[in-house]
Amino acid sequence: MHLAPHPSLVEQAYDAILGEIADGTLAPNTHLVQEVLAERYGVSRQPIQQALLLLKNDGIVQDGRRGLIVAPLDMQMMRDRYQVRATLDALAARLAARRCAASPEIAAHTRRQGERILEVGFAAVAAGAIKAMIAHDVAFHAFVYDASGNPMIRPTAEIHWRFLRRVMGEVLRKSEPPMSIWRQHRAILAAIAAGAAEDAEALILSHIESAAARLVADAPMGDEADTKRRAQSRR
Amino acid sequence: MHLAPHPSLVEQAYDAILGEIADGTLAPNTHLVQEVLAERYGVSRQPIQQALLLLKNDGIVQDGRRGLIVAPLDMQMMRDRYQVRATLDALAARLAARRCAASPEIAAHTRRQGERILEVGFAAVAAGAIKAMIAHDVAFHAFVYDASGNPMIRPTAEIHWRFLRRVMGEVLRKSEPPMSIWRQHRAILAAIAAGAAEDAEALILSHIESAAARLVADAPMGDEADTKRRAQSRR
DNA sequence: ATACAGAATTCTGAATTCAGAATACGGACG
DNA sequence: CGTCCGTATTCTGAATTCAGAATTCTGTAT
Repeated sequence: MHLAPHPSLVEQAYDAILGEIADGTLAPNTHLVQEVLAERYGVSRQPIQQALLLLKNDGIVQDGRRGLIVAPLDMQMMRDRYQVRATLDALAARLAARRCAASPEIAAHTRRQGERILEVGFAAVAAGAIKAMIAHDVAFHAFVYDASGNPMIRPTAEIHWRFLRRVMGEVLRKSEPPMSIWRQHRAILAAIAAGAAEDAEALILSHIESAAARLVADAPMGDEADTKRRAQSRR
Repeated sequence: MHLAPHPSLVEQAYDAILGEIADGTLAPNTHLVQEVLAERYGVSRQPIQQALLLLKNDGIVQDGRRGLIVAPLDMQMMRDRYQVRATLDALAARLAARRCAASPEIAAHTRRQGERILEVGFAAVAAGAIKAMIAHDVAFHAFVYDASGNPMIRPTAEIHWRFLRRVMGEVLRKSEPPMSIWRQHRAILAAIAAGAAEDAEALILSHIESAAARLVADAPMGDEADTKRRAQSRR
């Protein structure tokens, strides 16, 4: 894929709205009005409508009573997405390890790439920089997807990442110390580079499941709609 | 989710274009012109443009030299998608089996639902009805996704199904006899309903991998662009 | 206080128009 | 024959307008 010379207004609008949803500026259940967003971002309704079409397709916004709303934070849905993501990450880790087992060149290259990410990741931990930690966490997992040799894994997982971004700050605050997370990353990389497919898979599953488990235990973001829906789904 | 009273022109255009791509009417690499499609379907450019935005987002169409083209049939990409799908189907089968193991009511209900699909599937095989076989094959896998209890698996897999639809007719023609495929479905259902998670997972992986293997062996749809890309990716 | 019907309003889907980027083509020149 | 440049054309992105569905609000009756 070649880089687009510059992103369209639709792409910019998509990223802007997604960013505001991810950082909480646009809260769950907020009513989204095309005209209001168009004025806020200084464009016409049309690219906003198209961006919202993509966001709706991704499930990040949904139909409200009148127009669209920001999808509520549904803890069960987040857990479900973590589960799907875990399976995709496990596939990626396993394949990446197999490729390393099959080729010392690939193993060396993969190790180097991975170590670069670990380096900046540990640096972010040392600096206590939450945003950088999140960015490097995302980069580490993206690296694993790419190392798998199957380019379909990453876009499939990214749909879920867009959702999980909304709670990643929370996961980081409530999860084990960031240092521990990055030690887990290091162990995963070591297993991948060593060609230990089953180890890599087990480590990455454990890594993600512990992050998801924190969401289960604390469930801090449930709102009224979510609570109602959970009650409904128990019937 | 409540049913939409009627699909929008965007949704209809999306399905119509996807259908023509799936059945080969719109061949790989075909140049897609918004105005031409608008006239063909009797609408204005705007819903066509939005439908194409979604199709592009799904990877079914891509940027051409001037506007969009139908994405070429890339065998390696198809195999990659089968691989992702296999992992999602395996997760679904495993979870479905676990739910059956945990609850005799769920097991009974799941068995009944699955047997209904098998019944019509075998009937389609007996009648030699290719289209019906495809529809019921899709229905069987959708049933497994739904039986998993994780509603995120199905939409994640469906993105790949949209691609795989383009070669499913080919896979059916070149794969083992349809009767064998539906016997595999029956074995998968039996393992799920019996709560045998590892068996269910192994069976469904084997089922899908044998379908994907047929694509590998025969590779009948490679075109020049695909051949070039494969050569490039070997460097 | 509640229910209902009609009017008003909101907001979006879709059509149409405008502007411009990118490609294709043709002619001139070496 | 190949290259380069200018023009024409294609086609799309985005803005604007129109039409209408759905929701909200208000007045009236009970």
